[in-house]
Amino acid sequence: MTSKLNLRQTPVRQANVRQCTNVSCKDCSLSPLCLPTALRFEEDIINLDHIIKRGRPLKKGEHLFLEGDAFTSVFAVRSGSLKTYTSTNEGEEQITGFHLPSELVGLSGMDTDHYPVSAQAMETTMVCEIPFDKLEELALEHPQLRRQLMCVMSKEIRDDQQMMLLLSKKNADERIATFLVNLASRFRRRGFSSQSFRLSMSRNEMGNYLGLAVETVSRVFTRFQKQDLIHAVGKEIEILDPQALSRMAGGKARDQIELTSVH
Amino acid sequence: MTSKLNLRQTPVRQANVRQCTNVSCKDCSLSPLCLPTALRFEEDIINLDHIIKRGRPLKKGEHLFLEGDAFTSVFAVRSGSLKTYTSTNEGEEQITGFHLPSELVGLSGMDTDHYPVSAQAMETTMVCEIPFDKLEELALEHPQLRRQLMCVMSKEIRDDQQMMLLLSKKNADERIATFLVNLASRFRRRGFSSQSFRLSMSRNEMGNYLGLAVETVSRVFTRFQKQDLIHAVGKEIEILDPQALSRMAGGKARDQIELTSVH
DNA sequence: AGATGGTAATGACCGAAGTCAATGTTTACA
DNA sequence: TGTAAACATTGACTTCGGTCATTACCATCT
Repeated sequence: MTSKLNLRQTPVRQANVRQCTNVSCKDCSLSPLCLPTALRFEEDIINLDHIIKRGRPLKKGEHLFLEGDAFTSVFAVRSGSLKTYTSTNEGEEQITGFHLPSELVGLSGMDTDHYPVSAQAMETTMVCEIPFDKLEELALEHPQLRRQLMCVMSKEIRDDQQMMLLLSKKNADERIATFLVNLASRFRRRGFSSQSFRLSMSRNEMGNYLGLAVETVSRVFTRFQKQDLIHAVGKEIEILDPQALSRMAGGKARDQIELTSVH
Repeated sequence: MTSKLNLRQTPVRQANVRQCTNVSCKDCSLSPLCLPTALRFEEDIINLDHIIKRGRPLKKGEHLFLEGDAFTSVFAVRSGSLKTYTSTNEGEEQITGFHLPSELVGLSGMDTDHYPVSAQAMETTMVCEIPFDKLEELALEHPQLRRQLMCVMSKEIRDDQQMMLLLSKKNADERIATFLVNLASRFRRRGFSSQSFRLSMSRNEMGNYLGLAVETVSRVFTRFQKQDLIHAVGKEIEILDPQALSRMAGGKARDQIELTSVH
């Protein structure tokens, strides 16, 4: 069917490595987007701090966990980016998500005791590891934190359902437009430019995620450039006409407003 | 892109209707599959009972809630079946799931205060309504119940991701095979035959859900019959060769075993 | 700096599934 | 119980995007 990704590096797991880089949540620039949002008092954030393990950075291609590994922790991306993927019987991989700083990874393993996907670094990446049993303990005393965990999951469900819509109703142009608009708005939330950014994934990974062949991704990119919608040099992307791109993306009006209202 | 469903009946909401049919959770045949699983003591189940509202049955085509409605409750299907769907800008609908007895609907609205999908009865359907604030109160004292809610959500995420895999990697035959195998195994869990059952959705709805045109669904059905994989008369389906169908479905080995081990 | 292997772009061709249209079959409800 | 509307099937034709093949690019790594 679609092409196989064979860039898979030797799967060395890198969880449970406590070391260096002991920035605390309190000082982390991501804390307003991340778990600490749920904790009102400095004291509670310090408690969270104590259970978080900050490992050494993952290098590009290293795995954080593999599909089937025992579920022990959830992870928050601190810097860099991850992808998660499952594989079919025949060994083809299907990327289920790309994860930027402040996003939580691994929660979907909760009810099976095993991660249902593999998580791999797409570039040098730092993560905070949060042992799940400790997180549950902390959540015992913090309804807010409990609620936030549920919220993260319910948001993931909604996003996945939008993805299902994309995969079953949108054509190649609409898929790529949607993808770029979505990335742009995630970058903006994190304080980066939404006009101009660097894609951390290859065309191949993008195609895999969007249900398209690499060649199609390439063709759409060149077409978008001819139409002056974007300007792309390798992985550097500049969005020239966000409104047009948003319109093309179709989907929910909500997302469009989100992108075009601020810049 | 794909065909539009215009069978949408006048959207009359039917939540909050307390009436008749006051079977208690304790006596409900679904309780081992449903929320009460999390509650060990009869007393606690009685508490759950008290917060549940059992409305009058929904008729085919009636809505339980609409996309954008205020999120107030989650619902458990008691009998019949529901579909949930979102719609694109252009008013096309995308079915995001079919829901059988004992399954929970509405949880993905948790973090936005609005349901992100509409839920509609596909046949005469009874549901238990569980006001979310009450459920949260009850969950305060029952870590088990909290855990189960999280589990339901994490299972939904995993299922949605399998659906993404289907939509982006599988061809028409594989999609339909996967769908039938999955339905069969859900029926078996509920004590019904997994060899022979009635589809509650139309070919159109099936196609919509699977990202296929109605015509394709029809053609695959006739092809499967010629190959003696299934026997279909209208909505009545008989699975003649579960192993072959499972093999064709590809996907996770896990699901295949589930279908073929018992019968 | 030069070689090498993964990554990207582009063209030619093909095929699975979509669209359109015509016809047959259920279902619902008056 | 009859009839209209919704649903399902089938065939003919088209199309979008996949596959294959070639060339160009660029990022490491010795």
